[in-house]
Amino acid sequence: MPELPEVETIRRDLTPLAGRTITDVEVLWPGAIKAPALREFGERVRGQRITGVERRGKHLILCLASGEELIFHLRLTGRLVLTPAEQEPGRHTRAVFFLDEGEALHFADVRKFGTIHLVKAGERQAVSSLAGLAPEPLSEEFTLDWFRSALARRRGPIKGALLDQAVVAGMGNIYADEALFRAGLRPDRPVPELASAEVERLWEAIRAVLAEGIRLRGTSVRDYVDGRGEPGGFQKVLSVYGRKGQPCRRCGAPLQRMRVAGRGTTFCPHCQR
DNA sequence: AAGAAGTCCTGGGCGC
DNA sequence: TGCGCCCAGGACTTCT
Repeated sequence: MPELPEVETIRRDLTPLAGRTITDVEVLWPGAIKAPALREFGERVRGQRITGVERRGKHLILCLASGEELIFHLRLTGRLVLTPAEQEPGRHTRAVFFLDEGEALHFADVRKFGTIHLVKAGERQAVSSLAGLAPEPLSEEFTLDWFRSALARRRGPIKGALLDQAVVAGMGNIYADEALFRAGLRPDRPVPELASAEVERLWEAIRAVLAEGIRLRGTSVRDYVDGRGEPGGFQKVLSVYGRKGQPCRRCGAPLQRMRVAGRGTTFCPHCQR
């Protein structure tokens, strides 16, 4: 599923869109367009020049010449792939953005959870999943002190805190499990009982797994592909996610699976304490 | 007010 | 081969 490293990979693949014009939009499943109303959406997008491609948390943002922004959230199974304009939409394609120079951007999404918003200049916060987002975890603003203060009001399991976008922007189930393994922490440890050194290890682990995920162009467990339609490489080096019953790469013990904060969670009972 | 539970949605994997 | 059942999960809403 597209988390920060996957969306960042797509962003990098789509940077050539800067300077290009959206000549037409075809919406195949109107439910994907959350705002504004469908007709107005088409009218406001058509003819716009793209000035930049940004990412914030798990959101992919196309900045338009008017100052408006086209904001995509891929949720679980969304894809954004650049194709030749003549490419027929697939079974799960929900919207096609036709571009100049004979190309098109296909938004596909099997489970229909993905969203598209068009917002006016400076109104990013109108998208609820963008309001209250933590600082970017790979930026200098995401300091250890900031992370400590974000955890200070928490009482539940650490895994739940990691999945909260107000604590770690862009974190999802895969990288949360990987970060906890790297930090040697059981996912169900209550936040208040974490020692200072453990929080620091976790802070470091979060940044390390996200950076490694980007370096390997994301994790393709099931649906994810990059902006060119190609799978990523991080699934080859996963320590725990999706490896229930398989031997821990560090100690050889069989990995266990449990439910934490409502999410399937895989961990090593020996290496994670 | 943080956290748990229910909701959305569909394909894939399972048992029989 | 095919049917029904259950699961996966991000983020919003509802309830406690």
